Amino acid sequence: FMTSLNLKLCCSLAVLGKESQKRAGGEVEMVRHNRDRNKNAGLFCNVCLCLPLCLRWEEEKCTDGSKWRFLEHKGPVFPPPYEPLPDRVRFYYDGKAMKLSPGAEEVATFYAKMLDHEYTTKDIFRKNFFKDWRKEMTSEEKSKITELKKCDFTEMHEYFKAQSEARKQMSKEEKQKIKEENERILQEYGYCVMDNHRERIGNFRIEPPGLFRGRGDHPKMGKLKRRIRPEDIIINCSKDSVHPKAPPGTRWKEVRHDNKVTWLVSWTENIQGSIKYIMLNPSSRIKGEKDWQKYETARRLKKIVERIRAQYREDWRSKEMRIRQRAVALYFIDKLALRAGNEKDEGETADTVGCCSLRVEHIRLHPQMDGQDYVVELDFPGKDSIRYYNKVSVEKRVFKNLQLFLENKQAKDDLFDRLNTSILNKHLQELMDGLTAKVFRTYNASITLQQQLKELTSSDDNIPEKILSYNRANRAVAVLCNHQRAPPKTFEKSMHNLQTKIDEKKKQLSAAKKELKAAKADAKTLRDEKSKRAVETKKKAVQRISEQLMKLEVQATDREENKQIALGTSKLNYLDPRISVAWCKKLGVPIEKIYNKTQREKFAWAIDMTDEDFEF
DNA sequence: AGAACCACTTAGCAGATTTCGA
DNA sequence: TCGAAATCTGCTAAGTGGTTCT
Repeated sequence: FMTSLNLKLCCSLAVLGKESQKRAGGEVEMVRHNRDRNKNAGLFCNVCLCLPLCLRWEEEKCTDGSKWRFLEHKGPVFPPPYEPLPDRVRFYYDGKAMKLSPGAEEVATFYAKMLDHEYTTKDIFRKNFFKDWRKEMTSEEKSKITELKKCDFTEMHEYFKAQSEARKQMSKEEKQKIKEENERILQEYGYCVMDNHRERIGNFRIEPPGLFRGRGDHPKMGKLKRRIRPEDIIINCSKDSVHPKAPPGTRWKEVRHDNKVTWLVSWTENIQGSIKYIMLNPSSRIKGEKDWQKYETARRLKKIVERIRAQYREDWRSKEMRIRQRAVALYFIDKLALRAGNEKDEGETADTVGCCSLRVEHIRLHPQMDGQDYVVELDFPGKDSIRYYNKVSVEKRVFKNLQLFLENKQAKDDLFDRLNTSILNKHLQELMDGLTAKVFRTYNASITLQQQLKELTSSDDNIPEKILSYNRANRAVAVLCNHQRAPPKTFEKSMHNLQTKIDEKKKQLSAAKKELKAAKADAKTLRDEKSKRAVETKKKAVQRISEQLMKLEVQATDREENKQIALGTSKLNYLDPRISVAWCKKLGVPIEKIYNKTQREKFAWAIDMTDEDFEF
């Protein structure tokens, strides 16, 4: 099928000029447009759904580790420069108005904007902010402003509130104009050419300066996240592309041509000293292929998971402590879908843990509890400081091992003192090529969805019922992976509103039923065409209303069950989209009911290649 | 072996946009 | 047609895991 028949230029490359086309591929390639032909051979171009030319280079790509041959882009978009406050908006220190230097003023505005937030009341936040703010002050300012609690930012705060209010009140035309300008920027900076495709970039805007807010109890909250200058930026593109220009009067830190990586732009951030990247959108070929590969690895695990389970159960009896610990940790990762738990720099980040970094204080053992034997109670802050809390009954051997691991240890000691993620992953690598701890999460999430869908849906259900079942299956996975969210602020109210609607609908229904009864009685006595038709109309009305009622009730159940559970993360990152696509096809549910536009773009590969009998 | 570095995926939230229902 | 609610999108922090340096 690789025969390149005439037809059309691959996707929007056609809109580029002749020069760019030449740079992009040397010759203009023609490809055949046919979506149905190959099921598993490769990904489709996400823009036009022609076959991707990159397929042709697959072998080459695999061997030398290069990720692309040609890459051209316009570089990042910088946030607008700081606009000093009008003179009427004043800052007060110790009750006296004080004009700040632009540098100090800018940092002050970051704080002023956050005044409504709870974290400006936190000691660490205030301390970090004040320390970094002072660094931006002139020496006079520094000598005057010595205490944060004497600073009065309220005028500034009011000013920004008024500004955002004004923005909301803008006329339709003004809003339209802004929208158009954004669209122009998107078209210019939001796309790149990678090999023969015009691809959407994920985050092409440089992060604006501000005050850092980590999640949970972060020791660095409130620190100044500094403004990124062109001199901080490394550009990555191909040698034969037109390099992006640095803004007038500036230069890039570096322009490099590294096709072993996928990023276009990088810079070093000043809070943790880590590197930030501009990369492609999930709809891009390079992300899609990686995603596909991830699920293929999880499917390979499926084939051998029973063997691995047998082995780690065996290892619970090992005479070596390190092997027992490894086996118990792996059991947790497999059974509870815990994350690996890399070590973190103490004092640099919030105190959170995963499996390998669990400490004594995070676990409690109950030989008996709630009528169950060998109950393990886990309670720890996980990623993003989201609490993981679970009570689970385990095998006796696991329990005994845990007791052993806990012996002679203090609360702050590591539960698995002979284990870390690197040791664990080395072991996993020996069991299967590409196997790491996180593959278990992907595998268990996807297999759970597939099982739950099978269990919960029946082809006799109507579409809303099927969707409820899908959401429930999705929810089972989200619960497994501990994907939580704060209950929406309007939750109680909107639940109440929905209940009111349901009650009204019920009344409507009984009224309609009454009318139907009356109509039937009429028809029986009158026996004419007109009254017969009336019966039919009333029947339809009853049917319609009861359908509406059911839909509302389904909605209420769904929403109640979803109060504190976030479905998005698992849908986007853990569930093989082919399971959902196959389910939709099999049960006649339009894919749009399951995936919105962005999600359909991300999963274009799966939507195209999957038929209804796909099995994970 | 362990630390440091790097690249990439996964995560929840806030604000923007769209949809819904009176 | 309007305001509220629902949904989506962008943002960027926080993980995982590989490689390189010491």
